[in-house]
Amino acid sequence: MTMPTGYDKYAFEPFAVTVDLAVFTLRAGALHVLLVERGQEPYAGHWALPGGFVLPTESAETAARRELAEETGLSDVGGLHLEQLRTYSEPGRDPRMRVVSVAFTALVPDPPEPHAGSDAAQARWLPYDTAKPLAFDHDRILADAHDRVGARLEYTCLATAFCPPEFTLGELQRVYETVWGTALDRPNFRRKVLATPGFVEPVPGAARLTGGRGKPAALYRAGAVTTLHPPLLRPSREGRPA
Amino acid sequence: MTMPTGYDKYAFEPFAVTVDLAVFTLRAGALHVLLVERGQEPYAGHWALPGGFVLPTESAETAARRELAEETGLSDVGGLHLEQLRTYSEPGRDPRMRVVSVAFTALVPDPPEPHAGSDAAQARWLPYDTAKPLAFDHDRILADAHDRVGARLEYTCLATAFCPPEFTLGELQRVYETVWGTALDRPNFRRKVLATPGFVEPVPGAARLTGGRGKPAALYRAGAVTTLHPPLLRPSREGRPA
DNA sequence: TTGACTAATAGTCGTTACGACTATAAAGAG
DNA sequence: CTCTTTATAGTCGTAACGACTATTAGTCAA
Repeated sequence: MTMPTGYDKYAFEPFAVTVDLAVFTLRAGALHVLLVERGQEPYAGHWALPGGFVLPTESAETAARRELAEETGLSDVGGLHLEQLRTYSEPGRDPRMRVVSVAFTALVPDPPEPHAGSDAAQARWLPYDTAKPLAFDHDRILADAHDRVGARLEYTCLATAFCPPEFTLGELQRVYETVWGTALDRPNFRRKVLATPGFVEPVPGAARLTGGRGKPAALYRAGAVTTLHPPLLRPSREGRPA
Repeated sequence: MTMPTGYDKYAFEPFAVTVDLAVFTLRAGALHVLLVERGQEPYAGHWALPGGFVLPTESAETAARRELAEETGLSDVGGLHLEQLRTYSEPGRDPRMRVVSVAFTALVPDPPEPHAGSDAAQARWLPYDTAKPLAFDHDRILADAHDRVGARLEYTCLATAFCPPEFTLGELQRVYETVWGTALDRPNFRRKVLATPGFVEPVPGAARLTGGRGKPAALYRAGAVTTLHPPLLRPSREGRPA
């Protein structure tokens, strides 16, 4: 078999198509992820990634944006970055029926507290490190999303999506350090970022105290470029995930 | 709406889930892609990417391997690289019904001639440059696949998937030049590749004439590593696709 | 057999990038 | 006032990289 010649409706097994969202943010210097507590079986009481069904008139991207708005109240926040991660289609990933799920990664700066949606007991930002174990195959989706974000930081200006519209280089550096879990040399980081054309541009005459302590830092905005040249590689790893 | 509470079968609109394959190879120094000519409406007589429905018991990956075997006769070829690209879910991408398609990219070295499958008029390797226009949204899928392969060459040892088990550095370089569409300096390419630990390993005592002309080249095998450190960046581009 | 021609391999040179540092400046806390 | 904290400036040696030139080892055509 390859393809029913006429596409007869229901001549083949129908699939449910859902979206799952791995939404990251930085809170108090730690990477957090948006999770919902399931209200019903299976996995009642377990934490899971937010998500839901793709409606007949929606693309997966549209469904992801709608679900994100419903779960967190962020509809069109300024620095909203949404990216398709991959699709998970193993039979048996949902014990009830055949569900194919398109996973997305989203990054938000300084988000509001989420309010629990329809069938979730509650929704909350939880530290990434303490997130496991999750329902279904969401542990794997979350790990894949983290890998992807870490890799994207190297080659794109994605880090600015974690920051407010105007930010200091120290804040930007903390994004890298938090996601990668490594410390970076501050002067070298500064040199690299400023030497990459289009990564950040200075806000003329503005300065902000980063919580009040230390010398006030200059403010920057995200630049015009999305791809970093040369890339900002993380220090000394031997093997990264492909 | 977010989610029907009970997952009642057919309580929501069912989707057809398919896979589409962008299979690349190198023939006569040019990038070729595997295409099928559609035998029926819509787009009868147009070229399209090979693909088909995901069966109820399959994952998308399994379906992709099955379709690839059916269309080309390559079942478990040694250097078969299969990677999920992304999922295309826009409503209306198939005029008949709602179809969500998981796209894959595959690379094969020196493939056999394909034989036309079930509902395809014929299957053939066609040069990438002359491939457009294709049926459905396959132009976009193919362009995305090409972008992805080009980017993967920079950071992974993917180029060896285009080569036979034993290859010369000249052949490896031609992979980069063909996919990227740029000429590379031969001594510098050689230095970079040999300086990257685990990329290639020499085959002791073996040498091959690359078509008979010139000095015989040493043979290499693919190394143990999948991720290149440091990356082999393509020369002087200002903006790449994100 | 001899002299193009071709492709592989070796090596050089100057510039830039990068990691590890040290030093200075500007704020708040006690 | 001084200690602490954070931002910013700059230095230095090494490694990487782009642009070359040179040599070697084959085929091919006269």
